[in-house]
Amino acid sequence: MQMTPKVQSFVMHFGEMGSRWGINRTVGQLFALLVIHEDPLNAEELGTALSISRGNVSMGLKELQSWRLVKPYHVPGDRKEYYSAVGDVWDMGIKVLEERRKREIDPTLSVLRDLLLEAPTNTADTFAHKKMEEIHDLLELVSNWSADLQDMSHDNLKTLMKLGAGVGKVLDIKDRLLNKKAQNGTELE
Amino acid sequence: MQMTPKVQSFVMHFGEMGSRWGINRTVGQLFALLVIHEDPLNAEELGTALSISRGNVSMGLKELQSWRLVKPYHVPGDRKEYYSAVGDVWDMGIKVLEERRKREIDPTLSVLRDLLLEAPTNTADTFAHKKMEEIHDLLELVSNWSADLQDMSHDNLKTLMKLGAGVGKVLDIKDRLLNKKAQNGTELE
DNA sequence: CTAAAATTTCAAAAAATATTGAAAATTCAA
DNA sequence: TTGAATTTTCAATATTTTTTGAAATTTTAG
Repeated sequence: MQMTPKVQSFVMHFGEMGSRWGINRTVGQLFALLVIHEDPLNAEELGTALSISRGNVSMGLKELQSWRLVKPYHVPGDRKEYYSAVGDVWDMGIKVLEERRKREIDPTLSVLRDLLLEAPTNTADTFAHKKMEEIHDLLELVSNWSADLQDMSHDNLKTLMKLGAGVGKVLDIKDRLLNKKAQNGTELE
Repeated sequence: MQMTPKVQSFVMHFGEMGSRWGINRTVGQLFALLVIHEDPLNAEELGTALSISRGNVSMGLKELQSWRLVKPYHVPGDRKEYYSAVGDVWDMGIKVLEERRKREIDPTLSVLRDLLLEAPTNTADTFAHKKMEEIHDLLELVSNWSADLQDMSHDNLKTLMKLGAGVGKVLDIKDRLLNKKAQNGTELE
C-alpha cells in the first residue's frame, strides 16, 4: 500500500508522538493509518505501507484492540482480516480517556488504599499518611469524574468544554438556585 | 537517608508507574520521595535513599523542575541545594495537566494546522483532510479547555468534578436561563 | 579572589523495549 | 474434514532509553 505525502506526514507524526502517548512508534503509526484511511486495511497492507514486519503488525493491532481503538472486520469470501479505527474522533477520545484512567490512575488508587489501611506509627509516616490521603482523594475524584464524563452525551461534553472557565459562572447560578430551593425546603433534582 | 517501609512502598510504586506517566523510574521515585517527605532533601540524601548515582539525581531533578513540580531551596550557610515538591496536591495535579497538554497535545495541533493549510487534491487526501480537521478541532477544544481548567479556583474545580455527570443538568438550567434572557433581548454575562 | 564543595555533563555501559522472521497455531473456503 | 492461507508467538537481534561515574564546570564561604 502506498500513502500520499499528506497521509505519510500525519502517520509519521503519530509515530513520533507514540512514546509520549504511552504507545510505541509502530502502534502510533498503525493507529494513524487506520484512522486516516477510509477503508479497512489488512495486515499485509499495513505492513508494506509502514515497512514493518508481519509479527510487528500483529503485535501492534493487538495493542490497539486492547485500547478498544481498532476493530477487525471480516469480509466474507476473503480469508484476510481487515481492521479499522472504531467510531468517530469523540468516541476515540473518550476511549483514550477511559483506558488512560485505568492504566495511569486506578493502579495507584489501589496501592494508596492499601497503604492507608494501617495507621502511622511515627512522625515520618504521619506526614506521609496525610499526603497519601490527599493524593488518594484527588485521584479518586479525577477517576470518578473521568468515568462520569465518559457517560455524558457528546453534545453535553462539547457544550461543557466550550463553556470553559465560564462554567464557574454556571456553578454560581446553580448555587443560587440551590439556596433558593433550600429555603423552600425542597431539593434540586 | 533511610525510608520507612510505608514511604518505601509509596516511592517504589511511583517508580513502577513512572513509565506509564511519561517519566522514568528514577524521576518517579524522586518525585514521590520529595512529595512524601516533609522537609526538603539534598542530592546526596536523595541518592542514598534511592541507591542511585549522583548524575542520575541531577538529571532527575532537572526533569522534575522542567515539569515545575519541584523547586530548589537554598539554605544560608549550607552549600548544598535542597529540593522539595511545590504546592499542594491540587497545584501539582494542575501542573501535570498543563505540562501534559504542552507535551502531548500541542505539538500535534501544530502539525495538523500545517497539514490543513493546503487543500486536498485527490480522494484519499480528501478523506484524510476531513479526519484531520475533526481531530484538530477536538484537540483544540481539549487544549483550550484544559487551559481554562488551570485558571479556575481549586474550589470551583472541586465543585465541578464532584458534580460529575450532574453537570448535564446544570447545563440544561443554563440553557433555560439563556433562553429566558434571550426573550428579554439581554445577554447572560 | 581562592579553593573546597557541590553540581552538571556526557561518553560508555547496562537495562529495557521494540522489531524481526521463522516456526507453530489457527482459520476458513472448498 | 482438509490444507493452503493467514495470523500469532517468541527467541534472537536491534534499537532506544536509562544509568553510571569520572571529568569539567559552577558555586560560595571564607
